[in-house]
Amino acid sequence: MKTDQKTGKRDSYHHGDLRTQLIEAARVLVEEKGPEQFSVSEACRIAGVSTAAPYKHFKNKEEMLQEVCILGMHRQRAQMVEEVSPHAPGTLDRIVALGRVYVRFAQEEPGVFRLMFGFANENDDDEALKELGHGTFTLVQQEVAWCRGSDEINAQDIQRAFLLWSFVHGLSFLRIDGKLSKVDLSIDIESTLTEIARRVLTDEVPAD
Amino acid sequence: MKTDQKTGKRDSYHHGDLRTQLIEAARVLVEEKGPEQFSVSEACRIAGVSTAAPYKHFKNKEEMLQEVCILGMHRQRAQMVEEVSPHAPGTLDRIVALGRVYVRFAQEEPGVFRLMFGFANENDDDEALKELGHGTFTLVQQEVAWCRGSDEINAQDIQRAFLLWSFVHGLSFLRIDGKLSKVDLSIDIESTLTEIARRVLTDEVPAD
DNA sequence: TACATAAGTTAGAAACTCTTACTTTGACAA
DNA sequence: TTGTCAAAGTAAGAGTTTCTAACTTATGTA
Repeated sequence: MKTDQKTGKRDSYHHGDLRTQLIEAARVLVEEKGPEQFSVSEACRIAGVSTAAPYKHFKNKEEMLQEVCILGMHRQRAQMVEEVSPHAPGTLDRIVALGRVYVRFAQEEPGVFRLMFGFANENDDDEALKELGHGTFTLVQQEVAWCRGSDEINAQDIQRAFLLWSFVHGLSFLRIDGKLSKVDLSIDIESTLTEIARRVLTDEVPAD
Repeated sequence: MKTDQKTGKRDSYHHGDLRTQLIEAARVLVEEKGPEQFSVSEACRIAGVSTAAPYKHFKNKEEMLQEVCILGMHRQRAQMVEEVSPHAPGTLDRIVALGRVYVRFAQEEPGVFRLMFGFANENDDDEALKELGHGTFTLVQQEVAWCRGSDEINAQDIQRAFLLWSFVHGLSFLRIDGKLSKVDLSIDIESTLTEIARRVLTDEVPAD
């Protein structure tokens, strides 16, 4: 079952773990060359199988990338849950933590991040993907409600959560697109996130 | 020189206006099928030339798409200048107008909008593109400074302009990616933009 | 042990990008 | 008016790529 890392040659006809390894190869390639440049052929070369092999495991290229997406969203979600946990519920710190994870994930895995968006639209959105995305957004809404001192999410909470999402989403893209370097001065992400959370979630914003 | 729209046949060997028509065909295709699905071959079919013809005018596919980008940025810029003009300098209305153009452009030309970003990064950013993008951002910075009652752009203005940019950028993407439909309630763009401009540019934000 | 099936392979069709070598044509100088 | 050159087409094809079809090998279970 083992695959020789150097030659890609296997010691048995069957690979044993091809599906998983193809997804991992795809993830690495998407990160290295960007989602657009990714090719199934190259993933096959890495995994050491013929170019027809993936089609026993995935309907097509899109479905392969979709799996990369889904794993990415799970990682993002896990990081959010992890990073929020040290902070007391109902504090702005938790909101800031969520934003920090979002921006950091985009920074650390720009290829997968790009794939996660700008991909959903192309495909008629797989149900699993939709569910995942919605779940994460609900998480944010809940935090906003807690900040307001309530367990119930109301319309205004959703609006505000959406404002926060828009902001970190844009910030993430502008960063990985290198637009931040155009802004001559360095922007401190942490204080920017805090500033935004304050301005969006507080009704009275104190003068700077 | 004329090209028969139906058959794509020309009445002369030379096309006469191929470069321009290829760019226009590319724009349409990018809009119809998305930037990823665009193919030079298809643009050739529309223009009624052989698949080798474009290479007399463009280095490669990328360069062709880059022209689509540049024209898009010019359109966006023109709309901004247009939409800002009726409002008195130094008013929030002008900031809101800029945001409205940004979001509307993304809505009306999602293909080109997507191309404009997520493309710049791939290519080592053509100088013309860089210059264009920077120019538009400077426009926003100037408006922010005026809101503050000064002609000079200071560090804080740049920061705030960047916050505004991040926001409308994220909002635009989330909209065209259909994430807004996840938010069960409808978000009114105009009032959202006003709300954001107020929260980002005002030092005292009145209670809702 | 037999054998159905899962999971590989080879071969190849269809599409795409881009190059090379050739052809047509318009423009301009003599 | 005519000769020539460069610009802008074409045809042909090399090299990739995605995906399918038909075939082969291994595995797990009756």
